[in-house]
Amino acid sequence: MRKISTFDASDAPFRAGTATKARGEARRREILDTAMSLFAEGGFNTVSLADIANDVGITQAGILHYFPNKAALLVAVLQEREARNIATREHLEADGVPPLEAYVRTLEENDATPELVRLFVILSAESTAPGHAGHEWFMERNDALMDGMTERVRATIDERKLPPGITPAVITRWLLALAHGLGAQWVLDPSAFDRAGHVRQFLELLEPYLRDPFGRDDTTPDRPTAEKDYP
Amino acid sequence: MRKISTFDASDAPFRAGTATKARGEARRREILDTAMSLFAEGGFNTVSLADIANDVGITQAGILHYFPNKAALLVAVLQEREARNIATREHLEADGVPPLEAYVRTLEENDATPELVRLFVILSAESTAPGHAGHEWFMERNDALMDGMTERVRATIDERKLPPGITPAVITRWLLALAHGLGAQWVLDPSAFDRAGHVRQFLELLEPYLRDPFGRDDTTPDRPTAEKDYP
DNA sequence: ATTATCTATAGATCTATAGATAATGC
DNA sequence: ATTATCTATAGATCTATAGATAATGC
Repeated sequence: MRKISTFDASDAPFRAGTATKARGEARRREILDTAMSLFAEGGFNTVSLADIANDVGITQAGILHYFPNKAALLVAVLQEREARNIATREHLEADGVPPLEAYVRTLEENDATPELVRLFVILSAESTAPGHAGHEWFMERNDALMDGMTERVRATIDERKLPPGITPAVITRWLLALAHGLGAQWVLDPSAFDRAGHVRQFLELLEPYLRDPFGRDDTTPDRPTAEKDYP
Repeated sequence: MRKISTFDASDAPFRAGTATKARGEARRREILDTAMSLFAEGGFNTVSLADIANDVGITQAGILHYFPNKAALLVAVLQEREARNIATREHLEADGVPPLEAYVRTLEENDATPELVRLFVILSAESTAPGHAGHEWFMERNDALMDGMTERVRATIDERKLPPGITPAVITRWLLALAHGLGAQWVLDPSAFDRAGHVRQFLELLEPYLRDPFGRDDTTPDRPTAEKDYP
């Protein structure tokens, strides 16, 4: 078994039918979507490959044709959804939306799909256990999130205005913790309150410390002048 | 081995040896402690009764002599730890410590036992799933926490000073979400930052809205004048 | 020829029940 | 007599592997 050459259909004379390939891709995506739904409901441990296969309409062994094992399927699901989030945020920022506003809008988008919020709330907690299939992935994600967001906060906040002891890193932790913790409450009852709204209100509390009035004047998307430029 | 006979040694002519009873109580506690440790590590689903029994030094069936089933054991563990937290907080408040300060101190106490934080972080997320053994329990706890804390926040904050849209209920959500979300990050690496400290710093941000300077003057524990008095 | 699926199955677990035995203290 | 445990087991699952068969497109 050779030649995978996953991503370039133009690369070599392929041996298999291209329609077959497309069908395979579609099925793979179908499995990802179904797995995401089920993991979001019950977490990783309580959902079996058979459950997923059943919803897709194939056999449990059929799933293992696309993913080497259950853990790999989980990571693929997480990866895929996270990639969408990152894309959304980068797209917004490319359009000139200030970083923190872009963050809140990403949250808003997620809130439109409670399933998604639930997926991350449940799995990130479950995978706290060192042996869990998603442990490494979430550790890395957390570090990356902290780094990326700290940079954004630093570009937005005027450090000199902050009370002593409060740093951009502290504010970033607050923000991430808030989004996560509100999500944890929210998934229990999405009608109870507005998650993204609560985060937005929290940002209001930070207004005295901003470099320039944030969220007031959307028509003035002048980027904050940070030392480091970011993509 | 002596007489513990928990609370009603005088109540009725008992049929069993009282020392036997005490031994049973001790074993029961031992099971609770062990279960709490293991659930804190791996959550509910990955830990088997056999795992717990093994650590205690008895058989899996032996556990089911004390608890009717695995779900009941979980709830007993949660109940027990929560009761301690509530007791701590009430004790502090009875000593005149202001409500929000008492809350932070309870967090500090929990942080001394990362296992405990982990227990609640993992299980509360895992039990988000409607069928989970701890689902009901966490739903009720969340409501009770929200109610109790909102009352405390209301007694501490001067609502008239708050920016429009921000209510005591919103602040309470922030607080609970913050504690939870920070906990979720913290259990991944307890050395990364100070959880209770971050919550305390957040409370500093609320100072402009307090009825009286909070946390400045510890020697002035005059209770805020709320309409409702609380125990 | 290559990919997509299926059937069958090994090998592990897990929970909860039933019924037996041991230990303890009236 | 009562409580604490144990052994044995039924009945469910679950993951991953092996090998067979069907479908598709060169």
